[in-house]
Amino acid sequence: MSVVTRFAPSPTGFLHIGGARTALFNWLFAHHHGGRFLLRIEDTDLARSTEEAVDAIINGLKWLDITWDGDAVSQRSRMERHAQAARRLIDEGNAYHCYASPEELAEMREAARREGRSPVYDGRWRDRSPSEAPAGVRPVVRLKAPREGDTRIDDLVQGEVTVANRQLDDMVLLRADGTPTYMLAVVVDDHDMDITHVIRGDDHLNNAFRQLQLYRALGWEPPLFAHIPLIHGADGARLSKRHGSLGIEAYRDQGILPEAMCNYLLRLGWGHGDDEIIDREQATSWFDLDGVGRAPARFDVSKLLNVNAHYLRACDDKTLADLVSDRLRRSIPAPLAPDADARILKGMASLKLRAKTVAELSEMAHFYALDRPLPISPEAATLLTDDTKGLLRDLTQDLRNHTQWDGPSLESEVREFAGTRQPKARKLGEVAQPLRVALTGSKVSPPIFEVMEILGREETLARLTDVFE
RNA sequence: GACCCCAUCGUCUAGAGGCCUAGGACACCACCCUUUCAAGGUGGCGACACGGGUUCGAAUCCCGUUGGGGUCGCCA
Repeated sequence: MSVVTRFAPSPTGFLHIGGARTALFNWLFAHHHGGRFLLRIEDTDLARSTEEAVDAIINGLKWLDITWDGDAVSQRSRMERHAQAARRLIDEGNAYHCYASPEELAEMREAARREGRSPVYDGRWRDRSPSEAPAGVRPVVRLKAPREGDTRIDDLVQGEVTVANRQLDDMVLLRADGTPTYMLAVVVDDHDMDITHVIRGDDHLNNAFRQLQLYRALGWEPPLFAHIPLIHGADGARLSKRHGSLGIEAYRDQGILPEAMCNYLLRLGWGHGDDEIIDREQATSWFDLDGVGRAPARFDVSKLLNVNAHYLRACDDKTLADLVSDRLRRSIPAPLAPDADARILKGMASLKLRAKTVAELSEMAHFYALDRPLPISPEAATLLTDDTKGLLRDLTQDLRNHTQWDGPSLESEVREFAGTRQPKARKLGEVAQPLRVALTGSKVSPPIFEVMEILGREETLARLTDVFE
C-alpha cells in the first residue's frame, strides 16, 4: 500500500508557522515513502472561511515549495457525500436524532463539572423513539458511540494512548441545519481520499478517539495517526499573534529564504543526530516519524536568522541581487543609479556574508544603488573632520594618477599613501575609515577597496570630491 | 474541574541501562584574524525538574510529586 498524506487547513486565517511545519512533515513523509501528498481545504464553516485565507495558504505553501499532488479538494463541495454517510449510519442503527436543546446541553455540562465528571452529553435521545420528538425542533444527528470499554490509538509519535469510552460522548455528525460537522467530514474525506497517514498537530489527539469510533461505525479501515506537538512561543505559551507569530508571508517579507524556513521548521521538533543544515533532498531521505519529539518546541527567531544567514551565503549571487534590486526599487523613491543593478550583483558575494536576511542585505546594498550626492549618516559624518577631509583631498589627488582600478592595487596604493606620502605616517585605518564614509555614507561596509573597484574610478573620485568640496 | 500528552544547557536537540566527569547547534562572553562590519578559527559559560524505587550500574525502566501543554461546541 502506498503512502498518502494530506494537509487539511481551515481557511480562517493565514498559513502560520505551525501549519507550515505540519504541511512540511506531511510532504516529507509522503515523499520519503514514495507516496502522495494531498491538500484539502476544510471550508465547511461557511461563516469563517474566506477566499483570501485560501489564497494565503496556497501562496504560502507554494513559496515554501510544498507542492501537492492533484487539485486541492474543497471540503464544502463534498457536503452531500458527508450527509449520505450520516444517513447510512442512521439506517444501520449507529446514529440517531437528538432533540436536546442548547440549554439542556449547557445544564448537562454544568452538572457534570459540578460532580467532577467529564462534561459530556448523556445520550438521552439514544434510545428514544422518534415519536417522542418535540414538535418544531430540528434534530442533530449523533453517533451512537460505544459506552463500555476503551478506545485505543497507536499513535506513531505519541505511542499507545487509551481513553475510557465513558469520557467520550455521542458526537454530533450533522447539525440541525443538516450540514456535516468537522468530525464527520474529516473521516469521510480521509477515507475517500485513501489517506493512509494522518499527521497533524496534537491539539487533534483527543479528536482521534472519536474519529476512530466513527471509522468503526462506518466499517472503514482507519488511517495511522501521528500527532506532532504544537509549536510554542519563546515564553512557552501557545504561539499567538502576540508573539509575532505572523503568517508565513510575513517572514518572506522580512527576507527569510523559503529553504531556510523549511530547514528551521524541520529541526523544530525533529532531529537527525547532530545535523543542522539539511536541504530538501537530504530531508526527504532522512525524514521519518520516529525522529519527531514529543515535547512542544519553542519558536526561536535567532536560530531562524542563523539558518537563514547560512542559506543566504549558499544562495547564488544573481538570485539575491534580483531580490535586493526589487526591494530597493520599492523602498527608494528616487530612481536608482544607472549602474545600480550591476554594482549590486558584483558586490553580492561579499555583501551576503554580512547579512542575516534579504532585508538586511538590501539595507547594506543601499549605497551601491543610490545616485550622488550620497547621503551620509549622522554617526558616519562625525568622522569627517577638517583633518580627514584634507586627507581625502590629498588621497583623491593621488588617485587621479592611479589608472589600474582593482581592489588589490588600490589597497597597496592607499597603504603607500597613508604610510609614506603624508607629513606624518598614518595608520591604514585612519585613511580607510573616512574613505569608507565618503564612498558608502556609513561606518560599516564591505571591504573598502572592493567597494572602490565595484563603484569604478569615476564614481569613486566623484563621491570623494563631493565630501570635501 | 475532568480526561489526555509532555519534561536533558536560556532555546533547538543528541542520548533507546554501562561508550556520559552528558555531545552538537543557536544565543551569550573572551581571544585570534582584521581598514569597519561580518565571516572564519580557538576557548569559555551552561542542562538530565524533584522524590522514591528496579538494577552490580539509570539521563535512559517503574511509581509518585511538581511544572508545562492540549482537549472538553450543532468551530475546525
